[in-house]
Amino acid sequence: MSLSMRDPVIPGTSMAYHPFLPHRAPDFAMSAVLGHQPPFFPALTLPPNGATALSLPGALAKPIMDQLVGAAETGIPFSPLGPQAPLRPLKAMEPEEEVEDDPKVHLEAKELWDQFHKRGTEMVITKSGRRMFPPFKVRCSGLDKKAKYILLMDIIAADDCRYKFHNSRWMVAGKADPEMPKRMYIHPDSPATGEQWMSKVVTFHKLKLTNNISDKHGFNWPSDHAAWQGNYSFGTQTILNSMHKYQPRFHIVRANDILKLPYSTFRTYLFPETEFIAVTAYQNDKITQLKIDNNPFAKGFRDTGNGRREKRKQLTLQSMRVFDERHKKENGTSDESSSEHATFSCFAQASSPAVSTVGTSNLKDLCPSEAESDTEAESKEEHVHEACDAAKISTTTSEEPSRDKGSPAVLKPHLFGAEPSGRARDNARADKASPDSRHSPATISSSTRGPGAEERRSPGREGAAVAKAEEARALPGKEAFAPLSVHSDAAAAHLQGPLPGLGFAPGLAGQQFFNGHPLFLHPGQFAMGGAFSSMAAGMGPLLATVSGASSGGVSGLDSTAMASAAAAQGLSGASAATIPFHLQQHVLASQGLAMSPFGSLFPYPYTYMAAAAAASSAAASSSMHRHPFLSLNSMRPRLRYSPYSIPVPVPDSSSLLSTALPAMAAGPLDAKAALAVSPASVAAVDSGSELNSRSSTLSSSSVSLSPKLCSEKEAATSELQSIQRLVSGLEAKPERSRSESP
DNA sequence: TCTCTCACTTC
DNA sequence: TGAAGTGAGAG
Repeated sequence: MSLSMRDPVIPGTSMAYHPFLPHRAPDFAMSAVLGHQPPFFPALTLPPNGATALSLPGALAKPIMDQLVGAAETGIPFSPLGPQAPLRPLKAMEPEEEVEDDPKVHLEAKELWDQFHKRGTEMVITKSGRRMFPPFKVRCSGLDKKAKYILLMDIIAADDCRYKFHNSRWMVAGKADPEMPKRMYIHPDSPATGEQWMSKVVTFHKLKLTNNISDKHGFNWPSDHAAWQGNYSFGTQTILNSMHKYQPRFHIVRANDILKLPYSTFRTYLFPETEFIAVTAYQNDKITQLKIDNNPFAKGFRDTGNGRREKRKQLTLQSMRVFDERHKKENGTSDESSSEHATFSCFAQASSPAVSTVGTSNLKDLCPSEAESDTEAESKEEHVHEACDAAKISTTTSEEPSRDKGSPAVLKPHLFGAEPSGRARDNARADKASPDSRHSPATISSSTRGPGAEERRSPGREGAAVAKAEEARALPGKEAFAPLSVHSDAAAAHLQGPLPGLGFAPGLAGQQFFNGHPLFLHPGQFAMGGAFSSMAAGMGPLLATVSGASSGGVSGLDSTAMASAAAAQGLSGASAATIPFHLQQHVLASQGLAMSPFGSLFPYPYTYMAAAAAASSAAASSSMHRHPFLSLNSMRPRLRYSPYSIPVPVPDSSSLLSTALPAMAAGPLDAKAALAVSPASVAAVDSGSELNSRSSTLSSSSVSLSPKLCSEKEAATSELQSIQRLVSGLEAKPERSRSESP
């Protein structure tokens, strides 16, 4: 049996393109146009789809596996009733009542994620696979109760850099290593009705992270859809590169069976606070401590309790005392001894039940002056967080709370480590990490957040912004990882206003936003116009047939959308640009996309595509092609795309964005107008009307990255610096330069 | 940096 | 009771 066998259900789809944009958009665009396999996708060395396929660890629900394997083995499309279930084409083709949905997604345990995020989250990856902690959980709403949905998750590279943890902070250490084979994790309960999904918290805790490229937990899709087969496999473990930054993504696909995935519209959600750096061993002690404090399985390492950690700590303390005494006797009371003593004091303090302890590692710290000062400064900032930590952690964040608090990005501009390091407690924990990892090279100071965002920023972060700017200079080309995002949350409306491109630091987000984010519709995808239409037409019935009880909307809707998109996108960028806006809106409407202003659903199928296209072109010359829309708000789908689209010449993203930016600052509507006006942005506009809200965010972030926007960047930087100065006044000590940003 | 084993935990 | 998930630490 082989899962890779050709899918009998779907006719040759030479024109099909991978729904997930390759990181190197330009290449992809080319290959798409030429009908070649995207070169940037590393040749997947998927494990033989044999026995292993059936022995999947429980993460992938058996029902799903049965369907996939069954389809591959028998050549008979599976339906909810199983491979052998009789097909019901007639019913499937019957028009069904279609209920518009407006999915909203809330990240659960947001507070916990925020805590990790501000320290520069690290996720351990092992050969056998390690779960994520915090676990990725979301709560969905706005789904059509009766329609079936497939929920998926994948993890993509956040940027094009390799990192190293140096001087207690994450710094760019070079260009990223080749990407690992992409894997998509299908939620075990898929497909399920909207009602079912909305009735519970959707958790992806079974997804594991590994650095084992020969991992056997991946399988080809039971479809030879050119875009998926060989480019993306599905499985329970995602292969990542150590010391690289990643961004988990959540996808909602309205479809009633897995085989339809490649042909369905994905609504993608990004939560900037879930970004992390993959490591084989923890680098930042604060992260380690945070994990220990919150992960039940790590209880044994907590300060309290009778775990090994406690014993070790006691042992260490004992030895320290002995050593200290002996040292005093031997050397008398010298500066050395004092310092030693000081060190010990720190250690002792850390050991206090009330404080977290670091154990022997504390010795490393020895309370270096730098660390100390840093700590103090940090403590001020973090104090607040700390105070609330206990309460925050653990809980799953309710929707409202989450929004109100704003995404971490909103509150804290810096993604990684921006936070000043620790309070007394952290200090103790900080252990070797004196200054802490607060500054991540990637971190940007930019704040893309809405108007209120700036106000909410924490003081400490401001300093980080400056530092970042400095780092940015040091590390040209590297973008910061700013979590800028506006939390979209469902708050669609919540977007607080136009995304201010304001605080964007230089390297900010822009690039991240676009760069070939896999989910962005690649321009190349638009290129399928005619092909797509015919294909869609031909496949419609087929697909319908495949799924016995079709929820209806999906295929038709997508097809329409795709066809429209194809038409709208035209065969060339020019043609796309000429598409009347109202027509575009119609297209969007046909997809059920809301066209509301900021905060509302993005029109992204097209908008994003256009943007992506632009980005992709830009990416060609940019080092950041990989970056997904990090700066976007996560609550709303970042992207909605259909696998088929017509390639559009890619306008220069920077110009597009830059043009749009000013408008965005003015307001959603203006932003839209601006986009429309911009030649480069025409495509975007046409694509969607919804561009406004989320996209705007993107745009702004993208802008910052653009070389053309240097002046703007500088202005933004200055602004940030000013703010920082003001804020820094509150800090005990001057901030050190932080991570580099682009 | 990475891999492996260990003692500890949860479920 | 045992499988599986933890970080520590040695190599």
